[in-house]
Amino acid sequence: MGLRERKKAKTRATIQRHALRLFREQGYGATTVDQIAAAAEISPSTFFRYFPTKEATALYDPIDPVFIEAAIGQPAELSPIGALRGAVRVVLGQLSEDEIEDVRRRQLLVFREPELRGAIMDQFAEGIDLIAGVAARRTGRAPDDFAVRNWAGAVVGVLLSTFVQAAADPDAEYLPALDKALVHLDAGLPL
Amino acid sequence: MGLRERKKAKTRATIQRHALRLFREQGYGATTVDQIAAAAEISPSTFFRYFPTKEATALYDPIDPVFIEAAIGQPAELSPIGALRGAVRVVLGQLSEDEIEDVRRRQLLVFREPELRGAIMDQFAEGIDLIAGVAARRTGRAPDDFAVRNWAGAVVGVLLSTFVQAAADPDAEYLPALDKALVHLDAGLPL
DNA sequence: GCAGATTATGAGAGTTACTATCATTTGGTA
DNA sequence: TACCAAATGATAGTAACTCTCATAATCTGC
Repeated sequence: MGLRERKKAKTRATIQRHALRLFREQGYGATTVDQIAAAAEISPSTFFRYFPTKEATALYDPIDPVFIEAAIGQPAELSPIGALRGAVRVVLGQLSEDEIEDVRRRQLLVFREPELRGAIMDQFAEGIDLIAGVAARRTGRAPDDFAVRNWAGAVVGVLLSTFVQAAADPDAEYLPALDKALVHLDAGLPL
Repeated sequence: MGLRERKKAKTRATIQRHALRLFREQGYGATTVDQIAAAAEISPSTFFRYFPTKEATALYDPIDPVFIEAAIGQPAELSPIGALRGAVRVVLGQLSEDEIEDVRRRQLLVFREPELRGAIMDQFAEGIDLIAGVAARRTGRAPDDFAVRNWAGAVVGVLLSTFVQAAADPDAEYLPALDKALVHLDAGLPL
């Protein structure tokens, strides 16, 4: 990796770090792009070269692809949901406590700020594709198979429900809740 | 209803009609609030008195509460999902063909325009609450019961999946797909 | 190590969604 | 008719973007 790329990665990380700090300190809405740019010591123009929108600083998360990899790599005898649960455990195991706390903080921020909540929609829609892909691969079905896609929709739905719930409760531990939600779904969602 | 209220309802409808027409004719992004206001013969200030955001003109939909009513009123022997399916049939039965077509058009518009897609997130989050409320009432459980909320999340998830799918395919008939998705969910989502 | 081609940056101007304020008009009411 | 409350429009302002162009930093072939 040349100097150029390293510098870009560093600038990107710096912008995001300052953005998240400012969001935490004074709220998302009260933080302007100009403030973020000033804190990161770049011009506002440059900000938009690194992030397409202000929202993106809170949403950008390189974990997703890692998670999908982990899910695909889970033992074949697990059910699709078993694989997802296993993948969560694997990914969390690779992160330090601080990193987990950062993810948690960002997660809650996103679900609490109405302006940000909207922006995750695309991530959820994309999530359906990714999770359907995993299930398709593990069960030997087509990724656009109706049952697979519908199932993936339900998976994303229970995630959504869990996150919304967790965002409302400040002390909520959403990781155990997430696991519980997946187990319930795996059992066919008995009411 | 006095003249004042009737006039307001008419203005609201006029704004929305012109907005949706312009979105269809020239795209959502290319349509400005000023253009909508001009078409509806009101000032831009007035536009924002009727709709909090430009997005809201595409999202505002008085059907939801009607649907919830219908779901609560379904025969007690139906499963919660059976009740939802019944409610869909009842609500559609009350609309004219033109109205159904309007709903369909708006639904597709919202899921196709990235800027609008984000805005439905809140509606889905709210949808979880509403559907959980219906299920809770019909099964005699608490509305914040874990299983109920998780199940409601899954319901919303399969709706989301169905709509996303339908938006990608221009000829898709999403109503039968929706029913099929609910039946699959009712069966415990076998893969 | 240097010249020339790429690429990153910053500055400036412009658009648009939205907010706040205030004067004016319009509809409801006694 | 006279008064009050609510609806409207005009104006000014903020902030998130977008576009363009000049300058500065890196990279590449010699």
